[in-house]
Amino acid sequence: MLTLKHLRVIEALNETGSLTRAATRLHLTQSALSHQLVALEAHYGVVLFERSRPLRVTPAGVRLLQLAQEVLPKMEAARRDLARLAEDNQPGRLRIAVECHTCYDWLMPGMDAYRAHWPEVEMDLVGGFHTDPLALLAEDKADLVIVSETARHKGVAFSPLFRYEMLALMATGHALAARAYLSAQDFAQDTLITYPAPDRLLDVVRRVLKPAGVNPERRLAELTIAIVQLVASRKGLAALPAWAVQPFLERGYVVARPIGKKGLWSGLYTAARASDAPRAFHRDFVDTLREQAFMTLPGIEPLAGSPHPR
Amino acid sequence: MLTLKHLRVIEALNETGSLTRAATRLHLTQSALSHQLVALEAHYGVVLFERSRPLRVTPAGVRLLQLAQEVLPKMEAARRDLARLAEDNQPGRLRIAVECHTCYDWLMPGMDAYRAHWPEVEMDLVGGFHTDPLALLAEDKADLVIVSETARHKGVAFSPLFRYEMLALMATGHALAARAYLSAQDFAQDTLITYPAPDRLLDVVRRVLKPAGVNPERRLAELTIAIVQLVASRKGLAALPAWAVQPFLERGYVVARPIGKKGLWSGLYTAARASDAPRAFHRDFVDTLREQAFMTLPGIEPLAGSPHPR
DNA sequence: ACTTCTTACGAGTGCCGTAACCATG
DNA sequence: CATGGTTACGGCACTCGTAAGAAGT
Repeated sequence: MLTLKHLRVIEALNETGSLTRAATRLHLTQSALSHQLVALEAHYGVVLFERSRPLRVTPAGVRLLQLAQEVLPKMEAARRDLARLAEDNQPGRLRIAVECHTCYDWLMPGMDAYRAHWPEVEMDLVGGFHTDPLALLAEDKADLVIVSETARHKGVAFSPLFRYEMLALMATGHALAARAYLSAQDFAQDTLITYPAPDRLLDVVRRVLKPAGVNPERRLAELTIAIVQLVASRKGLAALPAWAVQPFLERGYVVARPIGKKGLWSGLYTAARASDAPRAFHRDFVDTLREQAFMTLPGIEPLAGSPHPR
Repeated sequence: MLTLKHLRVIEALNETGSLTRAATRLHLTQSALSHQLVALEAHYGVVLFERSRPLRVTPAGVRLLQLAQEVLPKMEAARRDLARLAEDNQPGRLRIAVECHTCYDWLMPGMDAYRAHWPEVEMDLVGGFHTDPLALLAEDKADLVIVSETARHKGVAFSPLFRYEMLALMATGHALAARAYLSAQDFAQDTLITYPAPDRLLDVVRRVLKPAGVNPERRLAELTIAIVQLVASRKGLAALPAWAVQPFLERGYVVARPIGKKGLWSGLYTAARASDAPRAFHRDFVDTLREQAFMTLPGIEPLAGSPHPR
């Protein structure tokens, strides 16, 4: 009784504040988490979380949380050291290419966390835009590419990172703000402000507007903040990841609405040469990115096929 | 993969130097340990122990050993803190009565280890000899008694500590040293040197000599070292726990032989009022004693009914 | 009233034990 | 040759998932 699994559960419960959210993050059902929590509490005769919304940790819960924070990192560190020993300390290299503008927001903290664990791995960012980023893998100009789709490609292995919602952004008091969600036609009368990227990388265009035959006036901006500024200045609409605009929404600069009844969700994946996949430092990079993303980005969800916690 | 169970296995393997001995200590079969070890090594692609006799840890094994020594004590500490929280920090008391002379040898280190974990528990030793030590429990003069048998007693709960072999001790070059083991008759011609305790507490007398109708001349000595000295001086034979005489055997002061073909094995148990058994600080005392005994006493074996590692 | 947690029940999996086989000293 | 480690196989226990019921906001 009292296993590492329990510590991971406690940690996830504390971070998410709900059995349901903790369960999706751990790739389990809320039922499984309920079982574990109830069993643990019964076994020691203590309450770990008050069942309010959000969950409140009790002193006993805090004690286990402290234990988790001491123990789990040590376990991970040992895992990495074993991997190093298994591969005879051969150093590794990671040349990373990024397709999407906003990705740098979470990529940088992820790389920082990774560097702390694998200082001997040489990391590099492959700059510039590329029409076919996957080709960089075959040409041996990159070892890992971050992409938004997983079209089968020979010799390329994809790993899911996370999925996120694209929100339609509009100025406060915009007429469309009355809607619960926006449909393709709602974009017709207004200017669409986007990054200067090809349409196939712009999810609103590719998956919503183009299928509906809607082709609004366009305007480009390089930076997220510039796009938000233009929207706030009533120059048009934009569609950006929920986690990228969260701070602006909180301060009331702009308003956001889902795109379509169920919202417009996109996924992010890493792609690597299949031959590189087995190396531990490589898998660990993806794991670190994923973990960091869930730590820092609000509202993101796990993607099917994510590996279970080790 | 890589669970606390694995860490306990690694620790036990390192301490015992063999799958078989580690298995008995963990209350598992050597098969189970083999499974775990093979699976762990396969999963990380490393060898943890060279399969020599005794087992030799590899660098990877050392790394996991280090992890175990960091993590397992933290887990235990958290368990204790949970127990304290569950019982609202009510302080406890342990008045301990000991039936056997030699027990102090391992009881003291055990109590020291326990005090480090439960400083708030007031420990006391109930001195003097008692015809019926179990009565001390009913009379509320002791909370825990260390005994060598588990005859059913109303309202008393027994917990197994360990079992050990009683060895016959004789001077170097003694005629009986030629035997592979001694039988009851072999004691007939020589003086038997014992502690000044009633016969029912002297296992050789109660279980070997008396059943065989052998009644040798007797001589008493208070201390283990005095008994050994008398034996070495050819004043007679003695029967003492293997772990108590180990150092004298190593230095060649005396010679030891098993008593009976299969050896004479005795067990030690704790007895407590059944109403006290559930308290965590109470159970933990017994666990600590057991653990310390296995750490320090050579040649002892687990007793049936010992609780599995938590 | 909706979400979130609990509980009952059934299925799958993974762990362990027995026993036979193999290695090591 | 004896002791100890590995492997094959089968059973059992445990954990998880589905689905229905209870509780909280």
